[in-house]
Amino acid sequence: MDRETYHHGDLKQALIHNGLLLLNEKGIEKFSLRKVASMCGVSHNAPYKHFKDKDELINEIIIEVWKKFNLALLEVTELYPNKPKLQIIEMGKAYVKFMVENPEHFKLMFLSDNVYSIRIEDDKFYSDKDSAFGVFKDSSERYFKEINLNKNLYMQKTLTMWSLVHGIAILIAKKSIEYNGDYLVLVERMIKSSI
Amino acid sequence: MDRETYHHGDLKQALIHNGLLLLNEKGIEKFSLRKVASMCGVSHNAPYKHFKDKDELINEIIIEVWKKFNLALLEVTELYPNKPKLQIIEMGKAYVKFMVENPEHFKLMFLSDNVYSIRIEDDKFYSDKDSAFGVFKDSSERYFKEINLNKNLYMQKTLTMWSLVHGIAILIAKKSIEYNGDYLVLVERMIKSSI
DNA sequence: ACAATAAGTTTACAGTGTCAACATTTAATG
DNA sequence: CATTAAATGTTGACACTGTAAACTTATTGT
Repeated sequence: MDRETYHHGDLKQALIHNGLLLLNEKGIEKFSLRKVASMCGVSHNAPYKHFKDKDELINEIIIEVWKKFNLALLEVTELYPNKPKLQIIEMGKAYVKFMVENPEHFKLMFLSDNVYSIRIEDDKFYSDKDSAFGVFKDSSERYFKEINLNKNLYMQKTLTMWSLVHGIAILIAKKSIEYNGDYLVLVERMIKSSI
Repeated sequence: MDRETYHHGDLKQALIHNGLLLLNEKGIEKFSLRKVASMCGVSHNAPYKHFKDKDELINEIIIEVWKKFNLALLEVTELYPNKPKLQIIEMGKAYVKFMVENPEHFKLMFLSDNVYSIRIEDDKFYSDKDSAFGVFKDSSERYFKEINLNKNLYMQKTLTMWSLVHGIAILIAKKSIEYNGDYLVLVERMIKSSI
């Protein structure tokens, strides 16, 4: 060991941080606990003092990714306060942008079991206030009230819009669509025509 | 070796077949070339006579999964000949059903790089005739002609519907939606309201 | 018939996740 | 403070992994 202190100081966070870097560089297939440990300048078994096993570290990294994602969507809404329709459109674009620009993040998010989930009960959604859907739902709720949409339809419409954005993001991020142009224009058109 | 013949006979297909079984049972994380080889009753290096490396085998398995998926969608359309609207709705439901019932298939399909892709050029889609989208597009094209939709909008609408189905499938298959009821009803309502 | 090739096997090696035993530092307690 | 417990490191071992090389056996083409 070439550290000057025996204890690392903040190994847990360092493992998550470097783990995310490695994951982005090599992909999940080539991701290795021992490599992350060595990136942190620590022996190959040190991680076990902070995580039960490899999966537990990966899960914490994934949670970190979700936080980044939620933040990216939240930031956009703050650019257009009191304009829920614009917020919806821009969140959709931000969503797709995030997935396209971070393809490894994207794979992780879809591989993992859900960290946030949407609960549907009677005529209400339940979801974490700080989840991406939570943010989206708020804008959607305001917009559909604004245009006096039937309350029955509002929930269905919100879910549909949210699904649509997911679908577009996947198709584009996975390059299942070859489109010789600005994909964000495509996204905007699709959202506008469905809203 | 406990085989009676030195040569296996059809090892390549056996590897793909057993590989798919193993993948479904253990998931991609625990998938191992050596396990597949032993399932086929063959030494751990035999697969290298048929596949360059592990990735190449996995890729061929994924292609197999896509074929199954395409078939599942095609079957449904054949149940409702000359009823394009019904075909669209039922394909959407079949899509989601396939993903929910085969969660490991689902993960594989979204992890892999695209095997089929949709090319958008001018005002036309190009895609493999036997791809899921190819099948979907045919029904969509017929339906939107039937209702005399503006040709400009038809492509956009088709892509939107296809995205929507993807999004719903992901949300439900990943259990990002907790819904205490028949999810296929949910799918049907969402498609109908957007078509 | 026999050489070339295809399709298996065995051996070897570096990398992996994880366990157990040990070492060092920090925190808690008398 | 001194001593002990707990937290956080390290080392060594093990079984398992992917893959390369050298070898063996069967099949095929001339």
